[in-house]
Amino acid sequence: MPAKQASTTGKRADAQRNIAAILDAATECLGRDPAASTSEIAKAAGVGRVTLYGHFPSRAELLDAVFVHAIEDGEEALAQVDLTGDPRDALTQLIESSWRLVDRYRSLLIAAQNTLPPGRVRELHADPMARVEKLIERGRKQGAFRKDLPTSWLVGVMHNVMHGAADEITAGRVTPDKAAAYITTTILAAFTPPGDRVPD
Amino acid sequence: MPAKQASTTGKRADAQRNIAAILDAATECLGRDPAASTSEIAKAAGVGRVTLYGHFPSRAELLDAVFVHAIEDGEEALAQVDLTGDPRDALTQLIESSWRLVDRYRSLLIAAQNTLPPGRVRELHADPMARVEKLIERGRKQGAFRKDLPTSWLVGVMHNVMHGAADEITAGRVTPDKAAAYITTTILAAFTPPGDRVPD
DNA sequence: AATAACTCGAACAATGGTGTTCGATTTGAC
DNA sequence: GTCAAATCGAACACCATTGTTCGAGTTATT
Repeated sequence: MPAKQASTTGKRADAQRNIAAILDAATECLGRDPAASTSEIAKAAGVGRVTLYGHFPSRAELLDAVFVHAIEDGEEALAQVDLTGDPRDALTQLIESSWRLVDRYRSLLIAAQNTLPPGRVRELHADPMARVEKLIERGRKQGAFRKDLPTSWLVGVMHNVMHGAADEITAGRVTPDKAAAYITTTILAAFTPPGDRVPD
Repeated sequence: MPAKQASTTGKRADAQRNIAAILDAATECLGRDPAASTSEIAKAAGVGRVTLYGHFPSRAELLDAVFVHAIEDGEEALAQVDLTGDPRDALTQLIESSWRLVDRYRSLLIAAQNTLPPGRVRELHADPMARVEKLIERGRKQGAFRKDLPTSWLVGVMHNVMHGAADEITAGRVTPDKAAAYITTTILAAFTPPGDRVPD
């Protein structure tokens, strides 16, 4: 497993500072514009473009590092969610936390998909995805979620509805405060086993 | 309303033939690669790049014309669908037809979103969207679909689930023959009013 | 205070696309 | 058969971006 990140170990203090500044600036810039250039990012970091390339061999690898960072941040938040209770309640909680992350890192994801080698994004999503999968599997065994569709499909539906919500907000058709409720209501209904009553 | 298309009226026969060939080739190329270049398209059309620019002032306007074409083709197909019966049955039919179109024109849509001015894609989707909206509204009045979420949200969910399905196919996690059924099942459940039983 | 690490801007090459201009040639229309 | 319309490839200017090289200057570390 290659260490893609610019490892800060052994680097001088100012170098470490700059690497952090570049990562922060990149997160910010790419969060605004998925096509942000290295010049733009370097400027936002208060650093010369040469310095940026001194720490990250290419734009793609910088983006990879930023993405890894974002995933780690996300994992931290998601790890807080208690998934042990009623599957529907747990899913509600998980959606609420996930939604915040999707909303924050949406543009970054687009950048990653446009730049990183195919499969890399999914590879980095493995952990959060496994979390969702596990919950869905448990919900199915307990009869809370439907079993007539593949788990992977249900995971995908949740993913797509959340990202779709982000689009709706961008287009101004949904206000951010209502989004989470819409998503939850929609997903809970979609996951309900055939023959059961739709909740709420 | 500006006539964006290269109007064929008054043009010579060979010019009309070439315009058609360019549109066809563009549909094909952009359907394979949303970033297809004008050189690529011209070559595929069996035409010089200069000729292409002779008929379409810019890549963007060519793309617009192609997109308009695709929408017209889609409208033709969707107009065949009988939407008068039971709303759930009608929605199932509508999804099946829409899905075929989404599957066919997916890559083209991406190209359009990357190139056309913001809002233009939605503008061109107005007609097919109105069709879906109208059906949903009727379904709500008859108690077949839920009323606790905005119609525009439900339209968006349908849209996102279909495009998500296309991604799943691209990723090889879903086979094309099963996609329509998955989508229908998911959407019908998501649209079911709270308290009602999920169908099938 | 010595040294190696780091940073800087400016300049460069390479790439890959868009859109235009040229003059010569072919082809359709009437 | 005439003439305008349409075509062709080659060449051009243009622009933005990536990634590199240079040499001179600055800064952390010891």
